[in-house]
Amino acid sequence: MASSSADTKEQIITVAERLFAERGFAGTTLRNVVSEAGVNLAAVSYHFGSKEELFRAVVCRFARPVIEQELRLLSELKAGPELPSVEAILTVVLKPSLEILTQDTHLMQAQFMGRCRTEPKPIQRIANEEFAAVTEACLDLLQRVLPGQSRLQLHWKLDLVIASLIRVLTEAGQPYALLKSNRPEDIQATTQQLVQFLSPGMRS
Amino acid sequence: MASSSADTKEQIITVAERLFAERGFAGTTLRNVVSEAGVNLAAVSYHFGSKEELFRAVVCRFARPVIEQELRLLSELKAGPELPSVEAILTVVLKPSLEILTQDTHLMQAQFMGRCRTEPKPIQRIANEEFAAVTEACLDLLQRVLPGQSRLQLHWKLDLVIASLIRVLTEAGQPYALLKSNRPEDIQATTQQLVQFLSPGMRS
DNA sequence: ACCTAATTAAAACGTACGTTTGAAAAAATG
DNA sequence: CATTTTTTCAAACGTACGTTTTAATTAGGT
Repeated sequence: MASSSADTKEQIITVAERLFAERGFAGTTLRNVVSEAGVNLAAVSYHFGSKEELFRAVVCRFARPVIEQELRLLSELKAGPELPSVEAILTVVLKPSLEILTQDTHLMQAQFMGRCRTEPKPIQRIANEEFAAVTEACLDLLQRVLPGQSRLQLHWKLDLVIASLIRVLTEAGQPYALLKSNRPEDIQATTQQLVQFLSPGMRS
Repeated sequence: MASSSADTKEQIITVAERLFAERGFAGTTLRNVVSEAGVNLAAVSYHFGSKEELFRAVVCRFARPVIEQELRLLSELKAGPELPSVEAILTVVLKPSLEILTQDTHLMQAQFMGRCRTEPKPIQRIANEEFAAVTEACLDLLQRVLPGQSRLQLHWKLDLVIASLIRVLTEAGQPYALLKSNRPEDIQATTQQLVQFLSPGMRS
């Protein structure tokens, strides 16, 4: 195995990520993917086994660095000398996802993330399993900072924070959207506005 | 034409609404629809012309009463003796959509509404066109109440309010969800919690 | 009751889907 | 360099899609 095999695999994942993001799981055909990726149809079966396993591969590639960074930042907050602010926690949840855009030239990973939440349950689970650790760690921290609220209440509030994040990412670049581009200053401004919009509600 | 024809049409729309909500446009097949509706496959072409026109018919049937109620409530707020509160405006945006559930025995229309925002753009437009009037009327009112913020800023904030509403509707009934059932008292409580969660952020 | 139009029904249309096959090509191994 | 393994490719697999066709059936108007 050398660069050739690895290139084919990565090419397929890259194109699949964009098409899944734009058209969803059912709306994307493997023939669309291999056509745009410039590889043979059978390469998908050979490298991934099935369409569903390809979806899982896309999830894993884009989610892993985000998750790692979020868990690291959360444990830093946790280990700090004093209780963090709600704003600090939300920033940890929002910024890594928004920042990943600065590393790429496209917003596809973000839109793909939004897709994961509206796919049929079996597909949705693939992504949920990956992000479960972040959700739990975040809830643990929130419960310490806001002891007056039940975990259930914090759960649906955090869920709406994620929903807002995903909506911002999905609509990024549209004329009326909050996030205008993936330039660092736009990312920073968007993070700040989102945190300001959502933090007061977190406190109830 | 009599009850027979009308029944077939309504049956198809009812089943299509649920399946579109659960599986999306591409993930739903007309054969699934007619099978569950207990009608012949050709009835879809006969009554609607195409799958896309069936989608439009579903949008129109469920959206019309919601839109009418929202526009009526908004114009009442507008005509009132004094400026309404942010909470009152958000309640108008959220409650009719949440309340429609009390009229039905299922949450399908709500989940369908969520689907409309994640479908490919051509499908999405069908729903956006229907709701455009509500969005504009609501922004007009918000701009009067919060003159310190630009229309663009209010636009993305209102968009996140809708995103939260849809997320609540989509996840309704799940174990950790905010909306537990479509009983009137749950609707009322959910509306109140959502308004409380979102209103502070609207004020910036 | 008859005729006309509206509706339902069964079957087939052509196309595209995800997946598999088996042989050719390329890369790695000794 | 021969050989074994990995990877690519063209073609075909069976299945299911949205839509159309043609005929049977049903309901309404006179």
